[in-house]
Amino acid sequence: MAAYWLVKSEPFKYSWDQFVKDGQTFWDGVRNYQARNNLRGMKKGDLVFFYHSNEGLEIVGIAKVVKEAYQDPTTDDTNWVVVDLKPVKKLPKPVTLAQMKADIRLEKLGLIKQGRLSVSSVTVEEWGVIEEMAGF
DNA sequence: GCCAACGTTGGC
DNA sequence: GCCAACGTTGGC
Repeated sequence: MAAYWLVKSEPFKYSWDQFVKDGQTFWDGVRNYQARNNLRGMKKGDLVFFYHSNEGLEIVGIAKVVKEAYQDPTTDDTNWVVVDLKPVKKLPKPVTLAQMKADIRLEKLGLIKQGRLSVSSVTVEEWGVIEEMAGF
């Protein structure tokens, strides 16, 4: 069964639109062990919310894991890995951080509990709640 | 631009 | 191995 995740990106660095234009990307730049462990936990076919930090502060789309963790090509340090992600679809309505914070069902969401973590896991329940908010 | 949260580093 | 100092992230 597929698992669910959430990744954050600063739009000026790598936005959803850029992601869609590229068609696929490797998720690099993770330099935090907890986030790294989450990357390693991703399996092919898992779904990933794409969140814009700093600007927007909202989940804008859904991506899919197309290749599981492998050595980060941007460094020789074997501590770090990347995964390949592909855009699946844009949310009908973006879901903002404020909306998520306001919903009691999402109080345990990694994004809210640990705002600085760039890759976090999302439970099936949380995924469902957010999809509902997004207008699916 | 400020500040809180939190991870990392380094002295002991 | 503890803990203070420091750096970074990200919301506001």
